[in-house]
Amino acid sequence: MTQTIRTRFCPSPTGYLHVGGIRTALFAWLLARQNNGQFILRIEDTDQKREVAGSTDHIIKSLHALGLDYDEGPDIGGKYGPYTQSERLDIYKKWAQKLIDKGRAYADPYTPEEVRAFREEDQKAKRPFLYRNHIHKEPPLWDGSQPLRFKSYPKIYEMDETFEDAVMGKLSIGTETIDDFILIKSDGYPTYNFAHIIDDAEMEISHVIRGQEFLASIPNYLNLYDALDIKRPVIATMPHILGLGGNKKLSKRDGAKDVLDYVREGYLPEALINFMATLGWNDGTEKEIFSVSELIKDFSLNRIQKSGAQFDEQRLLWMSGYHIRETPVDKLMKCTEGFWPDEAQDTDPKYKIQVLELVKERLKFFAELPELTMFFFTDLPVDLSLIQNNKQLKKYDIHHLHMLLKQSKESLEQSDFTVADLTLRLNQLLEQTGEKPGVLFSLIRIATTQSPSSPGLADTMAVLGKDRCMERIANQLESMK
RNA sequence: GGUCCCGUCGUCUAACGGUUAGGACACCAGGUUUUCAUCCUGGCAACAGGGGUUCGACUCCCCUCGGGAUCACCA
Repeated sequence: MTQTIRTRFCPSPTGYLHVGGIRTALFAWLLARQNNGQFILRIEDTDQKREVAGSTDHIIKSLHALGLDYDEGPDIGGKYGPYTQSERLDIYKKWAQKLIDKGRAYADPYTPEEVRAFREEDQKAKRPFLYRNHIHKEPPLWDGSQPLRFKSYPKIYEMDETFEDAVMGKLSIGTETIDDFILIKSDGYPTYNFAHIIDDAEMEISHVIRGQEFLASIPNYLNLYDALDIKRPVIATMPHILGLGGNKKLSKRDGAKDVLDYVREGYLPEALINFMATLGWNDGTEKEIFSVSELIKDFSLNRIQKSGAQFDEQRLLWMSGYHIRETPVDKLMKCTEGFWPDEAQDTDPKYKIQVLELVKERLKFFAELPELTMFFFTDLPVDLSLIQNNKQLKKYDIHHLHMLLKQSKESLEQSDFTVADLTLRLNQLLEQTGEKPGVLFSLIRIATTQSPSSPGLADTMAVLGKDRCMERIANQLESMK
């Protein structure tokens, strides 16, 4: 019988989630869903100073927006709860006591200033800071007011020098990184280093998927697993997503955007997920476009890239547009709710569908909807600069253009405004006037839309309708006199 | 400085030790007899460097160089 796959995502409530963070969540989620396992959300709020109010809600919202549903979590509970670390303090104390009883934990009597002095001393000597080199000769009994430190056995790993990481492969371990790190801080809260190990064990997590920043700490964790007699989970270390330029990891500090912002700007969750998944992962073929269900089917930890991948907004834009184009209009309609221009508020949904049909192939994300569709819903004022800035029209005399448009108007007035008839008439006008399409059609386009570009002219006019078009052409003629 | 990880077009990447090193994004050119977009065609562009091992190396080993992570009472 194989073990149930249980993965987790453990953000600390210090703000929003950016693409890098949520990609880690995505991979953990994929692994769980692929194996009919569970995906757990745990909030790691052991540093009260850094806590940002509202973060947990924000994080939950972000996961929800992308469809990364979890089976257990702070808001929905579960049999291994609570799922917020600050509510699990007694559990950590219990485990800490085990360590003390075994002689594997001791009180640190130094003040923070004294520890800092040790550190500076080591730095000056160009050697890594290791607390275990500064151990107090007679550590006092731990009364909860001092930090509790782990008594590490660094030598153990000299015998067993490699460790397998599901992504990074075999890692070698230097004893120099194993230290007597702090288990419980003087404020009574555990450190991440301690709490996550306890929680993962108690919650029966099978796979720990996390970012590269923890790579160097793994030896410490191995040491602690051993001391606690905990069977270690599969560890998978993800490379970082790099910011533009590729020389630093994506971070809020450097302007990494909140994933929820992408959702608010109208990127499809499916596109966002496709983008994040293929940033550092591939299925071994040349396939680039994946649906969520395909991802669940094909995902594997061992095909995650070991090197960091640069965040490429261009690629996201392309992928977003691609997914929009692939989505049927009726489904797309639901997604566009809230993105239409205000002027479209009271418009018949049927009309909106027609508009959407016309603009969907040029849409990258839904926030572009207003600027692309405004003229379908309201009469924009005549803007003569559109003619002056048009590279075909600017060469022409305004009277000539006036005459052209007038002639067009006379023909279009006879039209029933079906696409077929409009196309026919437009082509006839081309012959009659002897003008190039770039000239004549640009002129009519500007008159009927007051925009430099639009979907196909006949299509656009058909959707706009005869009354609207004729009125707009009349207005244009008026202001060109 | 110690420890550790990584290194294929500008970017994301593919390639049982045997390929003209492939695809995608971006960019450029042309086409789809109107614009923008889509779509199609074509183009530009990479194995960090040096040594080995091998009949043969992007692929295995070593060194160098380059990039990154980490060395907190943060996670």
